[in-house]
This record gives sequence, structure tokens and C-alpha cells, in this order.
Amino acid sequence: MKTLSHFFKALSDETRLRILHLLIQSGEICVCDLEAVLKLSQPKISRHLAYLRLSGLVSARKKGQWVYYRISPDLPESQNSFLIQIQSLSATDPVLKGDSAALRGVYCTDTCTTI
Amino acid sequence: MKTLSHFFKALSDETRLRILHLLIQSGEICVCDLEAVLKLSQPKISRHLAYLRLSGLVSARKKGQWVYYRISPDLPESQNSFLIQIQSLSATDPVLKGDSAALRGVYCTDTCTTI
DNA sequence: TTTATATATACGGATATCCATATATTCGGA
DNA sequence: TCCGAATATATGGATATCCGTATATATAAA
Repeated sequence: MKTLSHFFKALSDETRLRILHLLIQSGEICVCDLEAVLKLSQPKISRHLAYLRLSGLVSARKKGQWVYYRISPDLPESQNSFLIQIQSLSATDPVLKGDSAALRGVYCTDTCTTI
Repeated sequence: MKTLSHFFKALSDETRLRILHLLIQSGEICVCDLEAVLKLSQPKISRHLAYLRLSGLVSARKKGQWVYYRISPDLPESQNSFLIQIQSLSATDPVLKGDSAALRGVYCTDTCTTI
């Protein structure tokens, strides 16, 4: 039960929702790409990523000086089905829709994305 | 987007999750039955019901001295599909499972439930 | 009209959350 | 080895959240 309310607390912040939405959509993103897409300060993004990491929602992989984040592969099924639904929200939410578009832009023009 | 994070904030508290789970399951419950099932103080329950009411998640109907709460009938579809999933969580979560059982008990023995 | 029951809200304190700014840390390249 | 880029964390302040307790309100019953 604690786990469950903590899970929703992780979803209850706008920045974290936007991050999760991008991770669900793209599989794996590094911090600097999140920074470029979300247009938020680097410490703010890192702080929320740490929050998500500590809640077990995302996992990180270090490659050189970059750190790639993804939705945690061993998330319990119950939580996973909630996350999947977030994906469908981008159809109606303008901010999420904008993030999706910005992400495509980053993946076309940026230099920091090839693994 | 604010709406969405506020929605999850409403789900991020254990008491509110338990209340919502009962409302989803039973349609309509009055405060005193919630009190009997959850075994929590009346002001605590009322406070969280007020929170849910202000977030638009539940609506209230007054009948005599009782107030009956239900999931808001005009909840946006996106939020509704999230709520429905909460129902399925009672299969795995012991607290929610216990609440379901206690609710059945209340509906058999109590005096305050007939509308 | 007084009394009891159901429900809501006010108050004050403890704790959590969130942020901006500043500073560490780690790693690759010159 | 030194420098810059990518990322993480520390600090302190503002605000929100949550709770227990006390109190208010409304309705029913006596």
C-alpha cells in the first residue's frame, strides 16, 4: 500500500510526468537530451531523475560521460500497466504533445544522442 | 498538465487511495461507513473526502444527516480509465483486499447503509 | 426545544516537497 | 596532466501536506 501511494506520488509532479512520458515513448534518453526537450535546468532534471531512480521507476546506465535513463525493466506489472496509460495521454495534453514533437527534433539535429 | 499532476497527487495518499478503491467498488458510501471500514478518525476521512471533492474526483449527495460519496460521474475519460485500474489492485494489495472484505461486513451488519 | 448523531472545518505543529544557486564528481580530449 | 562537458548533490528558504484535537453545523429524535 505504501508502495502504491509512493508510486502515485512519483507521478504527481509535472516534471516527473513529462520525464516518464518521454522515457516511455523513446526507450532510453540521456540527461542532456531531456534538458534540451524539456527546457528545464539541469539540476532540476537530475533531482527528479534521482527521485524516480530511488522510487524504482527508472534505471540508469552510464556510457562515457553520459547517463542514459529508461523505465525500470523490472517494474511490477501492476505499476507497468499504469505507466503504459500515460503514453495515451499525450493525445490530449498539449504539453506532452509538445514534448513528443521536441523529442523528435532532438533526435534529428542533436549530437548527443547516438549510443 | 497541471490537471494531470494534481490528479495523481490525489492518488498519492494512502487514505485517499483506500477511499477511492471503496467508492469504485461499491458505487456509493456514506462517511460513517467509510469510518467503519477504514477504522480511521472521522475528521481524517472528511478531510480527505474534501480533498477529493475539490479535485473533482468524487461528488457528494446529502440525504438526511448522511452524506453519500461516489466517484464523480463526469470525470474525464482519461482519468476514469486510471481509476478503473485501481480496482484491479485489490487482487494483490492486502490492505485493499482487507477493505473490500470489511466493506462486505459493513453492508451485512450495519444500520447506517440503507439509502 | 433540548439532545444526540453525522459531517465539516479551523488551528497549530511536524514533516515533506520543491526550487534556485552553488559546488562536487566523473570522464574524455588536448 | 589540465580543461571542459555531463551529471549529481548540498544548502537554505518558501510552500505544501498531513495529522490530532477542538469546534462548528446541520439534521433527527425525544
